[in-house]
Amino acid sequence: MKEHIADLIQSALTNLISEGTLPADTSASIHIENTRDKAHGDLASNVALTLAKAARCNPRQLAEKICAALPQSDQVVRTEIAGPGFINFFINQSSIYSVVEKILTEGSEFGRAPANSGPRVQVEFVSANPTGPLHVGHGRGAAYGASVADLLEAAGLEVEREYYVNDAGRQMNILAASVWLRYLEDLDMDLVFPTNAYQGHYIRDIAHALQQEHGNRFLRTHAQVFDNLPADEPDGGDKDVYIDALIERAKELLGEEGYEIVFRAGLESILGDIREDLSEFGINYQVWFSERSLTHSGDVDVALNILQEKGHLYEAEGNTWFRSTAFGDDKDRVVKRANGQTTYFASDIAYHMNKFDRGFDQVVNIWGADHHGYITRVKAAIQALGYNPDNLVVRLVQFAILYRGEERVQMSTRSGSFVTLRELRDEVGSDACRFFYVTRKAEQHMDFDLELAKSESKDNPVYYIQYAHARVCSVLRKLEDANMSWDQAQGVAELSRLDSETEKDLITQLTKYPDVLRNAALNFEPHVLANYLRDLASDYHTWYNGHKMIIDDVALRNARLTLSVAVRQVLANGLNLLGVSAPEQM
RNA sequence: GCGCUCGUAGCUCAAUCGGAUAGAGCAACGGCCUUCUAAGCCGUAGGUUGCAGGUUCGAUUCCUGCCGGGCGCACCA
Repeated sequence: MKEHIADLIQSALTNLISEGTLPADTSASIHIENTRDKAHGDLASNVALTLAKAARCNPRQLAEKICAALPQSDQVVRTEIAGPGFINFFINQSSIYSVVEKILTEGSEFGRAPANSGPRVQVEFVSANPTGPLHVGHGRGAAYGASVADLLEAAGLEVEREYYVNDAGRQMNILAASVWLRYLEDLDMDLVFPTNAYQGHYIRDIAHALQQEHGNRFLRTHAQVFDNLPADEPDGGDKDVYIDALIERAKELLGEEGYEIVFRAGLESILGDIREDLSEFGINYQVWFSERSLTHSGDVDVALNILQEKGHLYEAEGNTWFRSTAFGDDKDRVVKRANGQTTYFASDIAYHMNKFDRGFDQVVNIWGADHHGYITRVKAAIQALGYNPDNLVVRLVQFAILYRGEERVQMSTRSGSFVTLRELRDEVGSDACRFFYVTRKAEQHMDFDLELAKSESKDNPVYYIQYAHARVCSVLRKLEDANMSWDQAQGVAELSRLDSETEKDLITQLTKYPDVLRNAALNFEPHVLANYLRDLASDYHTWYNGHKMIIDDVALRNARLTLSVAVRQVLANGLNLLGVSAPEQM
């Protein structure tokens, strides 16, 4: 409908240009919006306001000229000029009914653009370090990223979901050392566990499994392991120096192959757990991309060489620096340390080069808000490598604060007493998690109320929406119990009997779904869809509460049920995109 | 100190690339329950959009300054 109106305006503008009212070079992006107030018609456009200057006349006069030049349309009952120069369009009400049949015909495809009709886009999200289980902070990025990816796909883009596995670097070595020490404990060695090692209980489980599989192959004596190490923090030393020394000791004693086995035991166990966790959360990736593979494939060297050739690198104090200040960064960044080791940032540069080389038209990174400082430097690197930094979109996700009713749930990663995503899902269920996480704008801080998420009342938006869906299913069951039937064809034919304000509102709401979907996708804002679904459910409940479905008037019954089933379809489509189930009964 | 980000009803949040009278839910207040799910339904009230300027036909939205919260300022990942 919006497109139809836009076409009408466009042809009016063309007429005005040819008769000289508007300058020949007039080009307007015609913007049509839904009116907030019904007194303003159904749709409105502000073209006259935006073109007033170019036309050198006041907006209201221009609006009148545009209206006069509008072609006839049986969809538009009348137009009105209002306020400073808005053109309001009153839509032929009988035309809104057609959406119901469209929904029923297209089913789960309703609202979606043709598959893979748009650009190729990659969405990378979560990408948490595989050093422990996902916690509730990752959960929000997971729910948000998954919905964004699904929305983009629904908007016709070809989407690839990717998880970047940070399997290189110091943290992973600390993990390996932690596993090894717990393994030694498992074999009855009495030792003091390092302050800086991973304290979580899951490390013991990994160590135990390692022991089950490899016996005492990695057992060394206490003296071999601990003699001549620097002091740990409690003994007046530095915990970082201590753990690094311990890592070196592990590599020495276990040899490259042995160390690799211990390392992989930790990595694979935790990554497997993350994978399973996300899968249970309804999230599946096409690609799990290993950071180590960037080093092994030589991509890191390639990327640095390109920067070198283009003159963006320099040496200072033994380090190799990337001159990111040339691209707006606050300071230059080290890419290779004096000891020859490349930095995490170097991997990131190579990773983004690799992404663009895979031919994506757009690359979307979903990061925790604490990473916002990296945007500038990564974009700088992309530009320096010769790619367009605008093709990288970074969306930041704020952390969620958990509440149990009024009380804030304390979380601390340090003490290991953080709430995991799995614990959250176990408590409130995946549906509520997925929905709650995306009801708020991603960059907005959010309070996540566990009690509300669990409650089975209309106060809980997930329950409320799912209930609307289940309600339609329930009515159809009751219908059968009453030995009545529902005839869709007749229902469609009799829709015009649903002509009350609530009914028209409800149907109008349905017509908006494809637009909502598109906007939510292109702006990376699933909360728009979440809010829409709540409004649609609310409109449906309001209508339902005032009208009986199971009645003797066959034609009216069919019409009401047909509208109900259409609502159910749209609810199901929307919930599906948010990763929330649409149950047939509650 | 510098940078990014957020600030909207008592609370949690919306507001369609700058649009018309800033909207929902909860809480509050008033009225409803013999009904296909009353753990619900209907209604009322609630605002100087943090503050002060600026840009223009028009600002919650864009710009500047200030106030307040969060985050970031590594040869960590």
